[in-house]
Amino acid sequence: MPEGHTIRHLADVHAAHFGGKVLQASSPQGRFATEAWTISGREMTDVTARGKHLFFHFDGDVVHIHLGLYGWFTLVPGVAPKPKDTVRLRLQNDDTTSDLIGPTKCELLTETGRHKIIERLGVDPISYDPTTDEELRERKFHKILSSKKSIAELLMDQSIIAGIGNVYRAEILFRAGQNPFTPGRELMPEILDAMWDDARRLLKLGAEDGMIRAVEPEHLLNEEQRRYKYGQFSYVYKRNGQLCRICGGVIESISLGNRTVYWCPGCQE
DNA sequence: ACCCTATGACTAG
DNA sequence: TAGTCCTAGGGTT
Repeated sequence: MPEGHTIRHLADVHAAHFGGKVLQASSPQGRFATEAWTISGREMTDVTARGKHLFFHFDGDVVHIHLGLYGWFTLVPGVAPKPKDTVRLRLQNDDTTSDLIGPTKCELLTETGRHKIIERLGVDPISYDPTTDEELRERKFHKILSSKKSIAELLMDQSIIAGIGNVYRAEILFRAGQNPFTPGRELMPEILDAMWDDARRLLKLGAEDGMIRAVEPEHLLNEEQRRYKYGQFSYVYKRNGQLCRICGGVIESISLGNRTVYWCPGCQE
């Protein structure tokens, strides 16, 4: 579920339902019980996001959430349903209940704690603002362009670019026609610029509804076009063994680090 | 009942 | 590099 687009989408949704309002917090599963008690009955003063990190603000206190590989939120309108016993955090007010399940991180921090987290993150393609983040972007790009690690590894490094995960990595590299195993220092700077612009576009688009849309409509099969608005399609992600939408060659995959890289040898030489 | 997988990331050695 | 943590769904014994 969760790459940067998901987190931004969840931030927006929570801001819409809970922002500026008093809410009740609880932890049916128990592991966030004392912290939930601390924020319960208070106003959610702000919601912020950076990369894959989500922050709920309650004046000086901050709930920091990272969904990890399979954490997610379920929002339900109306009367609060009985929580599953795995619900780490439940937020509710009169008209909405939000249940958090399976996060890798759910903790109570101060503003200082939040800043420490943000400091170790790279540039965020969604919140990037050239007038304030240009120097950071420049520094991180220099790091990429002088590294001997592969561009596939570098794109997933959250201290360089914050928010890209395994799906966007695969799709952005494909869309740039870039081989994943090229060392950063051998990368064409204009290709990196193109991938960055593409990442900004795609993640913002995905953040609108929390869905990854990396395939151009004209590259979908007829059968897929009919359900485009429901489905998640990819050029290469999890399509190993299938035929490339563009060149018809066979999509490959390989384990790199602890994740799987997918690519088309024909289009990404 | 067990085994595997998954859009993540940390720690120990 | 391996092990660990968080959870559910699907497939196989």
